[in-house]
This record gives sequence, C-alpha cells and structure tokens, in this order.
Amino acid sequence: MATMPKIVDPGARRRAVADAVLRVIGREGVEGASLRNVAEEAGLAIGSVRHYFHDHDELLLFTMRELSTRIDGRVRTHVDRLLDPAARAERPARVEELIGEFLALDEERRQEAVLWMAFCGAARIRPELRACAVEMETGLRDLLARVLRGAQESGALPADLDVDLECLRLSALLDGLNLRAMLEPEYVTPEAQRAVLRRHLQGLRVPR
Amino acid sequence: MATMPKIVDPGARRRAVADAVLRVIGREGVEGASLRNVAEEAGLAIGSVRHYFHDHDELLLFTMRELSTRIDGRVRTHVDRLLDPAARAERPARVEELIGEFLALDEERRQEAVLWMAFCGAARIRPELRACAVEMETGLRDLLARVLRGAQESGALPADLDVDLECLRLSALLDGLNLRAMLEPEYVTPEAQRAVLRRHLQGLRVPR
DNA sequence: GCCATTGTGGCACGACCGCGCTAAATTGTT
DNA sequence: AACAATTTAGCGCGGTCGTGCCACAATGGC
Repeated sequence: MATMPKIVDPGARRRAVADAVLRVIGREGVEGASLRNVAEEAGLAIGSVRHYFHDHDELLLFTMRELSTRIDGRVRTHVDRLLDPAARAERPARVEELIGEFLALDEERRQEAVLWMAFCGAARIRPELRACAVEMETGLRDLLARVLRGAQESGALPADLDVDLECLRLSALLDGLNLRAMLEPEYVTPEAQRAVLRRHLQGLRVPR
Repeated sequence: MATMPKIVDPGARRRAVADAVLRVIGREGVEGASLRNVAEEAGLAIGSVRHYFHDHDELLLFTMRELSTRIDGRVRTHVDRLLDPAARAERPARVEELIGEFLALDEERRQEAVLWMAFCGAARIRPELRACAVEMETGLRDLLARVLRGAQESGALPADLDVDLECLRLSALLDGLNLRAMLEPEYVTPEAQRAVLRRHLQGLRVPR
C-alpha cells in the first residue's frame, strides 16, 4: 500500500520553487513572478510547478511565508544569544547587533529587505499577503518590546520609557531605512544605517 | 498659421487623466493602471488617452510627477508660513505641523501616502520612476535639513547635532510610518503617528 | 464652402497571463 | 513482467495587455 513512485520530497521541491520565485521577484518585481517565468527560473516545466502549487496565489503566499520564516529564523538565533544569561556587559552591543539583523547591512540581508518590501507593496491589494505582512510586523514589534523591557529592567533604559510608543517608532525607523536602502543604496549605505541605529538607541538611553 | 481646431487645454486633459490613474492605482495598485482601465475611469476612449500620452511609461511617469508636485506644493505652503519671520514662539508647534504634512494624518494625506508608496515600489524596477522617487526623497531631506538647521541657529536644537544623520533618521521614520499606516491603519492611527513624531522631535532637543 | 489641424474612437496584431485538461515518463511494489 | 501512483511535460482556451494603424468628427483660418 505504501507506494512511492518518485523519490521527491515535496517540501524540498516547494522550497526550491519558492527560491526561484524570490530570485524572479528580486529581478523583475512581484508582477514578474508568473508561472512561466518561475518555471524557467527553477529549470522546470510549467506543469511541474503547478503540480506542487495548484494556484498562483498559493505560490505567492507560500513564498512570502517562506521568506518570513527565513528572516524570523535568523533573528531568533540572535535573540537566543542575547537572552542567554551570559555576561551582561556584552548586552548593549548585542542589542545593536540583534536589531541590526533587520537592516540591509550586507548583500544577503539587503536582498531580503528588497524582497520583503516588494511583498509588502503587493500585500496592500491582496488580502492573504496582507495578513502575512501584519503578522510579521506584529512579531517584530513584540520582539522589540521584549528587548526594550529587558533593557529597562536591567537598568540600561529609563523606567519611564513608553515602550509601546518606542516600539512603533523603532520599527517604523527600521522599515523606513530598508525602504530607502532599496531605492538609493548608494546613499543609505550599511555604515549610514549603523550610524542611524546607534544614534537612535543612544537617544533611548537619555531620560526624558 | 496659428490653427486651433479644438478648444481643449492639453494640460488640463493630461491632469484629468492623471487623476484617473491615481484613482485606479489607489483601488487596484500600479499593475492595475492599464490604458483600458484608466480610459474607462476617466470616461474616455482608449484612443483618446493615447492621444495625450504616446506611451504607457510616459503616462505613469507624468502621473508620478503630478503626485509629487501636488505633495510638494502643499508642503511648500507650510514651509513658507514657517519661515515667515513672525513670532518665534510659535515655531516649535509649526515645525511639528510642517513635518506632519508628510504623514497620513487625514484621509487625503493617507491616500497620497498610499499612492506614493505604490509608486516607490514600482520605482525599484522602472528606472524613470526611480529617478523621480530619488528626487523627491532628496528634496525631503533637504527641506528637513533647512528646518533643523534653522532651529539649531535659533537655539531650539543643540548645536552639536549631526544634522545630516538626523535628516536621514527622521525621513526614514516618516517613510516607515507611512508604510505601516498603509498596511495596518487600524494600529497606526493619526494619533499614534502624532505621538511618535512628537516624541522624536522631543528626543532631538535633549543634548547628546 | 474648403481645408489643414487636432481630437476621438476603435480595430487588429502579437505577446503574455492563469488555468483546465490530457498524455507520457518514472519508479517502487507486487 | 505488470501495475498503480506520482511526477513531469505540455497543449489550448479565454482573457488582458500595449501598441501600430486607420477612419472619422470637430473646428478655426482662409
């Protein structure tokens, strides 16, 4: 009864196709991610792609979630390292490192930021994508809230800080930096982004 | 030799068509702004639209510039009022008012912000639009620089402020707020935006 | 009244799109 | 060797797209 005619892991295939989608979107934008383009990029026939995604919408949504979990996973690594009860002296530097994980500081993360922005733009029109985008941003704010509250309790940040407000402010700053790094990377360099982030964090430390 | 067969102001027509483009983009996104959709929205035949824009690219670029000059004009009003050598006591409040002009604080500006974000997304792929987007952002930074330097000279801001850095930080914050207001308007309300902006400006006033 | 100029409307072509559908190739089980 | 399930490949329909091209209407100058 356990018949296995092909030795293909469907999950791996889907992820490989999603990778092709990301490459196409990075090159031509979301509207360029047609089944034909994606199939060619993945080195597959159109019919093969459609065998794993019975819908074009499903293909895009899966790819967006794939991207979000990829980003989320990388950040989670840093968050674990940060919350590790190691020497507290290192924490300030690691906070900057953690939050910098959301910025386009190297080519890999720059590409991810570009892709994420592309999906966010598409999410305004397509409801399914919109839900995914909101989840991601909410997760980002929650993560920032935990970090800021942790720093508050350890005395690194003033106790009377309005954490919710600061989370919105900081997350908006990060998104804005990514948006601009996407449009004018020659101006918003990694160094500039780091300087802005450092200045912002330093601005949090002074009592209001 | 001065023949005028029709009593149509071409400029007004082009602007009317651009308005239709903006309505369509607001409803369906940039990719929905096809000649057919735009013509129908404008109540014209597709041939008529093509009489005033011999290219689809030109239609989009003209519409983007139209939007940018519209935003720019509204801001320029506030900037003139701000630089008016009236009572200096009012200035801090007016600075907040001026910068708030870039935020989605009412339905009109929210719609403009959505449209601008849509164009910025499209600008990553299409070079002509990209140039327009960069011009706009550069203009925004220059404007912020003039305002901040003015406040610096009048003593409202610390003299050792890194104005260029703060302009990038502030402009990124504004863009990020607009992006999020576009995706989750129920969370990023006008009041929340105002609170973030006020907090940010207050953070500029404390000496570093 | 005539005409050149300008605006309007629309047809048709080739390209691309998603998707329903079918056929063939592949491969472990029997 | 024969089979059934899975994977791969692809045809073709109906639709939308931008655009080249043409016919016709409107209108002010002669």
